[in-house]
Amino acid sequence: MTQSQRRVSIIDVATAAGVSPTTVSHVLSGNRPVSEQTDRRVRAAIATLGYVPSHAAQSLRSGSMRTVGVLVPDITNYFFAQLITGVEDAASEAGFSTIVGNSRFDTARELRHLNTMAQRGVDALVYVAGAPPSRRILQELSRRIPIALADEEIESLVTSVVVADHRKGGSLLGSHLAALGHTAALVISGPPSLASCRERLDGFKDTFTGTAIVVEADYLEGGGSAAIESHPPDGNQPYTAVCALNDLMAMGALAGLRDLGYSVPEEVSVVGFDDIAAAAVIDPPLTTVHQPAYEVGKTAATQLLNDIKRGQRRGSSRHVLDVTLVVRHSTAPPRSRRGRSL
Amino acid sequence: MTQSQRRVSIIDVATAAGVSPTTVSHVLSGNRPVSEQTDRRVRAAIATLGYVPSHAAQSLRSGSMRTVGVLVPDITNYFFAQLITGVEDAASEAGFSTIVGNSRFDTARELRHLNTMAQRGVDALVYVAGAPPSRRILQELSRRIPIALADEEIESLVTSVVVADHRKGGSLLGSHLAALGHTAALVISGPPSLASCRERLDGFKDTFTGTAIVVEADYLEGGGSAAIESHPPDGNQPYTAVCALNDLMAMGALAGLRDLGYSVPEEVSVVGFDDIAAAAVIDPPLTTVHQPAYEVGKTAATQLLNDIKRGQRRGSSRHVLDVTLVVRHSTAPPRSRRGRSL
DNA sequence: CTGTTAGCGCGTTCAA
DNA sequence: TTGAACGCGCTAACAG
Repeated sequence: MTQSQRRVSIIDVATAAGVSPTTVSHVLSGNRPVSEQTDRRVRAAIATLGYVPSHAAQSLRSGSMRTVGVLVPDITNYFFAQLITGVEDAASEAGFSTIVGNSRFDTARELRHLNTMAQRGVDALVYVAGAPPSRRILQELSRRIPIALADEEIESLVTSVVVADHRKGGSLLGSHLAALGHTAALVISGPPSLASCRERLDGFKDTFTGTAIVVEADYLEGGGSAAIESHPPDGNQPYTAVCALNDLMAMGALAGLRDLGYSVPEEVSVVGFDDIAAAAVIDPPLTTVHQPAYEVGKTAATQLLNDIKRGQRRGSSRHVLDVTLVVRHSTAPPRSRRGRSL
Repeated sequence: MTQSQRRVSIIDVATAAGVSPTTVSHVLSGNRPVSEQTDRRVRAAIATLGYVPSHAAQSLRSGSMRTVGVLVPDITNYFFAQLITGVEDAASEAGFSTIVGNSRFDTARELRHLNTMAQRGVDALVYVAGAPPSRRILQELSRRIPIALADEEIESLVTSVVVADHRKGGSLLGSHLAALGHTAALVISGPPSLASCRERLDGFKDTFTGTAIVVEADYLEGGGSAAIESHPPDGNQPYTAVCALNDLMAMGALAGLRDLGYSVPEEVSVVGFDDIAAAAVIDPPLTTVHQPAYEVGKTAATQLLNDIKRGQRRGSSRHVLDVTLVVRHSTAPPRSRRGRSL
């Protein structure tokens, strides 16, 4: 039982089967015909020796890792986790592995991940911007391998792009609130440096017919409650609805409203964006826009894999995926109107 | 600007700097002294050429990928996502990359991941069992590289183990319910094939002084509601509290109870286990046991990295991490008792 | 249908 | 303080 420590190589198999390494290679790859006889003997040898091809040697030889990298700001976030799942499914269907980097919204960490991915020679990269993106290295990398910007666009970068239709999402929210009869809404915006945020806001303005009081926040839960504190529903600029440009801030707003003693949706309606897992289970369940996270990931990876197959070093396709409004219980007609209609 | 397509290798750098490849290698690794002069010239060449060492070649040469694998049943689950984050932090501190596999509770997928990880020669593996584990390949792998079973133990496998103190968690739940005055509880158990489940149940029985009606489910949300349907609070075996052995099932139970018209916690108390993200935001916020997911991951990876450093091919350490009870609003004294005390 | 040879890019002897 | 040479394991020419 004292096994030799040395890894069993293709040569060991060849020797055991009485053939050349080339033949072993070919029964494995199917790249050229092999006689039934030989095939059997080789497979037997592989099985008994427990041979596993060395991926390192294969990549060195072929110049490809058969791996796609995916870099997200927060793996712990349901949205990104689903996106990753999409990437992984597409990749593994094509026989590729997925290596994931979690930047945790930290620029240094992101840079490190980008560097190790480059060094390890990933064949493609799905990049989801969180904090201000590491433009330079992305730029550099994008000349060597195809990159897809997922969920969040970055100008001045030649890559493929796969995003949800943020603008339509915003407009869905605006028309929903307008249809309910709201005539003034507090819009809690995210960082305007993010394209998604600007798009959502534009979309909202496209369809919301009342006055929109826009306050800028940070896409984080705390920003939502802070916005409510600084702009309470009955302040200088009264409103009956809150449109948070993502669910996290919507949850913050919900908490802020509760602290101030307002009831949702009776006194104030609240909508969010993203449809994170919590949205369905909080109290009250949040009306929001659902983004197809899994599809974003899958589409991005599929596109990348196609680019690779075609030998393209850089792609520049553009996919905009559809979004849908999910009406739950955080929205209702404003009080005045409700009174009338009853 | 028409760059040569060929990847720049250590030889290119050496030529440019007028030294030998060996020297370049050593300024990079620091494995032997290099004159200030040479060092400068080499670094300059590296910078101008944009040289990036080939990881494939390095691994082939050194026999190490400097990579740890982590295999989880569901990356989308907050608990596992946090665990992964822990692994990644520990790994990347030590200069290792992390490659994550998502089995999605599918045995075939799990097997495929295990195989590619083996093939890619990961230096260590953090394994979190979901479905019935692929014992054979794990067994095999554990003879080549150190493995840590995280969160969930598997008998008859020589590996390291890092788990939360499931038993203590169960006992915390039992004593909490008992202290509140409950004398009969419905225990919604998970698959008894999982050690965590058995431990939690034992712990509960250790401290819960009343009668425990145990019904077996599947650790999934649907199982929780099904259990309530088949065993309503006012059926043959009445109870005033339900102890779900994980949060998902607790959420199912909550829904089931609501459907039947019971109010929580006034009429029935509910507790869960895991403290997933949703637990804090559902209505009512769930009393549950918090597991240190991040620490489980970090501890596992750290242990593995130590094993590697010591040249151990297999470890067998054992870490049991502490858990805490998080009391929220899904538990209260039972009605009768409440009546008395008011 | 099968074998021989060469080289992917690197680190590491051994020798100077 | 530095180089030359070998081989990690594999596959794609190029024979036969």
